[in-house]
Amino acid sequence: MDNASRHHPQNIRLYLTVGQRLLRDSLLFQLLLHDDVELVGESETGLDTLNRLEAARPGVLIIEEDLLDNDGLTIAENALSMNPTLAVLLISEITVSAGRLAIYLEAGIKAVVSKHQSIQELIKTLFYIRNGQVYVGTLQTPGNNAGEAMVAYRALSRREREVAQLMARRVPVKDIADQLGVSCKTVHSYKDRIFIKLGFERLPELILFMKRQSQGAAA
Amino acid sequence: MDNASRHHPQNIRLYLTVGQRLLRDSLLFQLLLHDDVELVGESETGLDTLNRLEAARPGVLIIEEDLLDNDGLTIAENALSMNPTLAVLLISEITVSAGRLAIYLEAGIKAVVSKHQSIQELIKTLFYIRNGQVYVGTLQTPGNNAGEAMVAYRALSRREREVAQLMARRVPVKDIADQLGVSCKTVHSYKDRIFIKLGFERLPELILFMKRQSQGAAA
DNA sequence: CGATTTTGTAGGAACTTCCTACAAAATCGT
DNA sequence: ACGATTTTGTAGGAAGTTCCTACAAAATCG
Repeated sequence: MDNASRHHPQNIRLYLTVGQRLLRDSLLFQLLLHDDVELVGESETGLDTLNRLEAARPGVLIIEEDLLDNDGLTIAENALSMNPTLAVLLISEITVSAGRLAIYLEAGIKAVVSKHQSIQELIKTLFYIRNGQVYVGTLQTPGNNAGEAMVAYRALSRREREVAQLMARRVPVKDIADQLGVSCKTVHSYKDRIFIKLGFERLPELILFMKRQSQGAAA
Repeated sequence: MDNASRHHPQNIRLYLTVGQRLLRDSLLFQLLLHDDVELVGESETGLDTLNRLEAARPGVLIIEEDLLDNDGLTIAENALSMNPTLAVLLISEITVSAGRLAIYLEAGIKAVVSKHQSIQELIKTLFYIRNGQVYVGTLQTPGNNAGEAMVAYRALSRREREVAQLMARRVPVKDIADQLGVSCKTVHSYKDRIFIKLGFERLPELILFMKRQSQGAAA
């Protein structure tokens, strides 16, 4: 067992199958920002996935439904035959119907996330299914993430909202401290609380949230 | 002029038009990890883009070629009519031919990046066109990023490669220091040099690079 | 062989993260 | 109205990270 798995026994051993490099790269970077995600392999195609899965020994397979060479469901079914404990998250092109979803669950798929959903929902789903639970994001979303953050934002104190707005505009912590007449430590404490309350981990999430909230931009 | 632009007069005022939320989110998070990227708006559709561009006053528009309601090129041409100084980066579905590329350049597009290229290439292109230069990634890529990093990796010293491998496996800095018999400060110094030499900014880039390099996985 | 560059190593200052702490203000339950 | 509890505002400690600088030894260059 290598170091990463030794240090983090509950690592997510992830295999990703996405046809287009831009999307695959973007998802991988995002996912690897999480310390407990361990990438054990990646593929562009379904066949390549099946060829590499045995050696890679993943715990989670994220696979696109619309692959160039096969449909992802077929590949996922094959993968599950090889390894029934594999947790599969299917990335669908569109929101799937209830009937189709039943087929996926029947096939052993643990989660379905549509390409029209946010990346937070995909990440949330990933951490959900790692524990073997079924999560069906396209129908049973436990509330829209953006909606949850909006509610959480309204629950922030006045000061918290003030700091959130300044941080979202990339005002340096030092300047925020000067402007509010508090110490840098205080600003950091506020940041901690804002991120926890909104369910964020990094500044880009806050920036995007604040931007979208203030403009009602396409979501 | 708001704080962000005041603090970073050379900010990239970015507008992003991508139909699918998952890709749009992923790209936005990636781009917003860079301090000098300021998101001034985003859209799912071409029409929404045109409606919002004037108020948003972007310096750079990144737009998908295959939009649901229009083709990105037409929208980009309209956008350029409204604002000839706009730098447009077109995201194409496939690598474009030389003929088609000439059409894009004729239309005032500053760069074209295919969805089969890496996100580093998109980011690199973005920072390139911000200064008004033309960059045509699908034909005139100044070397394949992955190839460049591979060459750079071979140029690392033995010790640098050793540290790179351990960091890529998420071995804590303290453990690396103990194992190599050096101080944590030394490990940090090595990390600095490795990232500079390989052109990386964050650990996920290193992790992905090392993984791909060791496996020759799909690229 | 002398000059220059690279490597190996590590510290300083400032910043960030994670955690803890406390008084005042606000809220809750009776 | 009042005591109990929670929240808010504020900020420090310890450890880790970032950015920069420094220096001797080793390697490379001309």
